[in-house]
Amino acid sequence: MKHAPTRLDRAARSRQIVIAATPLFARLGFHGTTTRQIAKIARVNEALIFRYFPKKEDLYWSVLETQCEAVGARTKLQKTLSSAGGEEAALAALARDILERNMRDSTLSRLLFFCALERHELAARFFNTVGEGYVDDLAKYIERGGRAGVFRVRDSKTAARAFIGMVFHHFIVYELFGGNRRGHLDIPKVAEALTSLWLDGMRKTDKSPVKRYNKNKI
Amino acid sequence: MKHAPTRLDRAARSRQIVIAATPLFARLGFHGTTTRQIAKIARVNEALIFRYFPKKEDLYWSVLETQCEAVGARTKLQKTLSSAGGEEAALAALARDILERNMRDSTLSRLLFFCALERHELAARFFNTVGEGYVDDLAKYIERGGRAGVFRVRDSKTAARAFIGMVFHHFIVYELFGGNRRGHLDIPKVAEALTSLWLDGMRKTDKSPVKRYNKNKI
DNA sequence: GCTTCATGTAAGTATGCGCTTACATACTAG
DNA sequence: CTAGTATGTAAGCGCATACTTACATGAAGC
Repeated sequence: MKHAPTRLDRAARSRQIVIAATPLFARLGFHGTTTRQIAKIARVNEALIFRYFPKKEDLYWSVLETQCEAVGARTKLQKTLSSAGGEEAALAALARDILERNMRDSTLSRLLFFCALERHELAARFFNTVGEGYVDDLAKYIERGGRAGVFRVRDSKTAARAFIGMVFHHFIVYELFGGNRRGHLDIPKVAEALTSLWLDGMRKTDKSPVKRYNKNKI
Repeated sequence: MKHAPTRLDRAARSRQIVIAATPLFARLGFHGTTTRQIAKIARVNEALIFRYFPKKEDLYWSVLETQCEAVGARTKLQKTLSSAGGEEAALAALARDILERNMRDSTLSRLLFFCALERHELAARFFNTVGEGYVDDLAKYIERGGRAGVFRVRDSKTAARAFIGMVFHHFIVYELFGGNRRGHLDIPKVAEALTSLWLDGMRKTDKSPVKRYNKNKI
């Protein structure tokens, strides 16, 4: 029985370092994280990091890459949306999924924001993988709904981004800015409320609203 | 005529330094910005910064404070909302205002995000001043609309945050993540589309939608 | 066993950071 | 004019950072 951990091969060590670095970069950003911290958390000599990742930036990129891949392997959104139960259920499920996933572990979204704020080039690629995938899938869903006569005519991409934005903004308010602080975010309730609001704005009706315009102040 | 700039008093110098530091902190974050950079931009000896702001953090706080105050003096949202022209016009104006203001100068929103990501305590206060002010005002507007029979019954705060989120998310996509890159964001068009979607989701109708549920996949 | 070579590490180096000191310069009160 | 005080600055200190070097160590091939 060996007490000292046996030597790891390149892949394993590399992974170990990336795994240790990920939450640090997510919490503190690129500039806020030091290679010493990473080494300490990874229980690895600092010099070793530089053998695997010649520059701190290379490690950062690797962390982002890894997150991209992990997300790429997510349950396809299409499946959730096309499941039986109608639009209400499908979209509420999507909203809950976004809220729950991010509230449970904000690593990905924090990395995304940090990387968007700190360095533009990589952020776009990262974002297209992580964020806009949702929007594209949802936009297609909206288009199908439009052809089926369920949704009214709107720019599908804008409508999709509106839904994602509505939901994601709620997460941001609670996670990034501490929310009300009193009162916890009731995910199912909020998901249902947002879905209802959005769907009522999307669905065709056979009559116009009670009051189309209100010329007087409210 | 003096060629060397005459000595400034405390207030003026202090302001000068804050003004120079603001875009740097906004672009690079707290950790990404150095006091040397600030001194260079402000055309001021680095040591002077520390006479006015003993710690780098004090300067950072001052930058955030200043931004808070500047925003506090903004045209009151209530006025925009209560102006004649009905809900369509009022909300579209609000949406345009948010988009235009931020697209023109993203300093405030970048500071806000950086500060939220890097340090929690201050972010909450900053956010409550800058972001949630909108939400509260809008929520009140929604409540009035509800009492007037124009809006259906929803949680006003959630609905308000949904609207702001919808709009703000569009800004984030374009500013932070570079958007499509092809094609510029058409602010009036997007503002109108989002307003329409949201209003149709909020207004009372006298009839139910054409298809309430769609049990089949779309 | 012996060589080879990648894995791992102790102990750095150079650099740039936040911050300080010691001093010069201008304005103000008397 | 002079003293006192606040503004402004050159130079640099100590330290933490990203990154290196020189060397030890374990595993695989022969």
